[in-house]
Amino acid sequence: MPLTPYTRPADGQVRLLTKVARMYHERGVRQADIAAALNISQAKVSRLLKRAESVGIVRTIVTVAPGVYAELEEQLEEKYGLAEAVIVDVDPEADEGELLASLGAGAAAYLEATLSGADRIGVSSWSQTILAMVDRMRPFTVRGATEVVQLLGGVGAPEAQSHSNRLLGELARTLGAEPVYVQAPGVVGDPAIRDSLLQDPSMQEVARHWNELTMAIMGIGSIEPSDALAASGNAFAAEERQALLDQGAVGDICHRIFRADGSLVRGALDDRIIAITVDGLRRIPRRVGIAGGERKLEAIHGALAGDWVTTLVTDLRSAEALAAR
Amino acid sequence: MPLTPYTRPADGQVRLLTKVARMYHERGVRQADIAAALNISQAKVSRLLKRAESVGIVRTIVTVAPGVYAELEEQLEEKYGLAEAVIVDVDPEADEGELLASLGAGAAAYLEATLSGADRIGVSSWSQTILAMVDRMRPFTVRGATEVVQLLGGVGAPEAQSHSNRLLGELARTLGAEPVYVQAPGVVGDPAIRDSLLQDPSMQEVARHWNELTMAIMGIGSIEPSDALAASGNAFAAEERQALLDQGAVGDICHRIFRADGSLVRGALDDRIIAITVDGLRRIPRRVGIAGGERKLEAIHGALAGDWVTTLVTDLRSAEALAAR
DNA sequence: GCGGAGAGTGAATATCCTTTCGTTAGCGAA
DNA sequence: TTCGCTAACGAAAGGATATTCACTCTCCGC
Repeated sequence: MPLTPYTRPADGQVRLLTKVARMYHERGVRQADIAAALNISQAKVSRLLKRAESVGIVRTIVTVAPGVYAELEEQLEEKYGLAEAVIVDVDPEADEGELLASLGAGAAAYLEATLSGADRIGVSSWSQTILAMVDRMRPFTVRGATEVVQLLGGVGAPEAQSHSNRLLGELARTLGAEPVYVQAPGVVGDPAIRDSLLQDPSMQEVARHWNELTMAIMGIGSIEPSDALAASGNAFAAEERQALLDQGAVGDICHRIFRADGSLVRGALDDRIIAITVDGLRRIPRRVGIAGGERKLEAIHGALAGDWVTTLVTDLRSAEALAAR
Repeated sequence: MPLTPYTRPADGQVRLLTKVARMYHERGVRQADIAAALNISQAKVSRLLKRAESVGIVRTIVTVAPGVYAELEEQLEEKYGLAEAVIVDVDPEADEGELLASLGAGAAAYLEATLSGADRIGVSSWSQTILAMVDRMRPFTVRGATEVVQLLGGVGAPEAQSHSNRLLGELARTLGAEPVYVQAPGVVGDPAIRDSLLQDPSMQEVARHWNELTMAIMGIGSIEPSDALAASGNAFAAEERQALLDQGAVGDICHRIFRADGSLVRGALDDRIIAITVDGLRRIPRRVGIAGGERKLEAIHGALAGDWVTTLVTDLRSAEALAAR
């Protein structure tokens, strides 16, 4: 019941640390002024800030700037007809976590630079990559978007779902947008169940939102098993996966599965999924896919080949591999 | 499709920006050393870093742990001009006892973080909420204050008074402070009695202390009947209460009664009360009000609107309601 | 009950960073 | 070429922040 997934120090301390950190880093208040406001000494504020950093309440990260690999980006844009490619520099030796961090930071920077304030954004919430992005997004001072809509139902165990809800809420908050949740599981056992769920007024409402999106932010999934996927409650059973692999499936976006050439794999699964339709997805003008790493290469290629995304955020290695194909 | 122009600082400058940012933020090199290493001036390093931040190459984020409501606190502070709002996480389903416990714990943590050791604190002793706070204040490590002074006379039955005295003594002990008691009832039958009591040397002494307080800790009372209030010996007779309600009274602090807009309700009662004066109260720089729960919402609002408190400790639900008004 | 280590504090100060200021370099127009 | 304008620069001044210092208090082992 007690939830302390983040930090060690006592409760009251965390509150103070957070408060001070927000004042200093987000509102730009000087230490002396914070000290005055909170009736503590400036020295203490300095110490609190240091502490906040050491316990991870404050993180400062350096994104290796998009735009550095302009040439390679242009190559990708040209080759796959992308509106935009964003390449982040990741140490080739880096582990998966670092890769995620860099991709997330790169995507966050891209979004910050590119959001108009009038955008209506769809998000495929459950991906690790997108989580990393949200984590690294700075709160917008101006409105970043008007609404943030889930593109598919919750996946896996209930606690994983609430996690994904929090994620969406947090994104909405940092963008100053309205969150729109999908109150349904992502995959159900039977097509009939899905159809009846889709009739529900709340889903009808969501569907209306889906039709008016100006932008989608999506992870690109690879079909092969992954720890993260398994941990978050895998949507596809093992035999189903095998069947998909037999049909040439390499990846998925919003649970829609495609081959290396980008063509959609139709399957029994399709009718049991609660998510934006393929056509609906394609109607969204800007579709940003975020993925990187050796493991996802095939999937990314499929996503590009099938025009599933109009913008790709990926790492240097993957970009090189994709450009070379 | 319009290619969204995505701000690239065009230059190859970007490389330099990242390089400097990395050295500074990741390796912790001082600006002067970076300057030396790159053969540029230290001023330039500073400018580069600033630029890197504004472009989003460097981002520092503050993660807010669940159960911490920094944002809502800021909203309240802004809206009501508070020096500080402290919001404690209370299960919406919780009963009154749990609410009190959480408020008490929150207030205790706040005090712990904020007491300087030189503070002279006034307390409106009879409130349940403050009792809860004192209970939760067990492990106080350093000296918290030099003196703790009652802000009003004892209320109700003698045993309730001694209880309130014990409370003050305990708080004083926990804080390593001198207790200063008000040896008089809180409400007397006749203004003349009050005046003569106030002439008493011991009360004169107390009044001197009242003038030198640096902080007040106060419960916020609601005017409608409550079990707790009745049990502790209700100060106001039924007809008096009704008269107050007719004048728009919603709450009280130290027996001073105010309306929903914060304005003071003057009444016959005023002259029969032994407590710090309204002006005296307002002269105290930090006035911490502790209260929560549906029942007290109107009273809290009045206290905020009338600037009766500079710091508020309340629960999540109430905070939301207050922010929404 | 007596050191003594250790943690925490605010004031003062040392250190580091930002900004101002005067200057120069680059560039286009006259 | 000269003038005007802007951008960018380093030195130095001025601010903001980190750290030192002297001190207090607790905790612990003796």
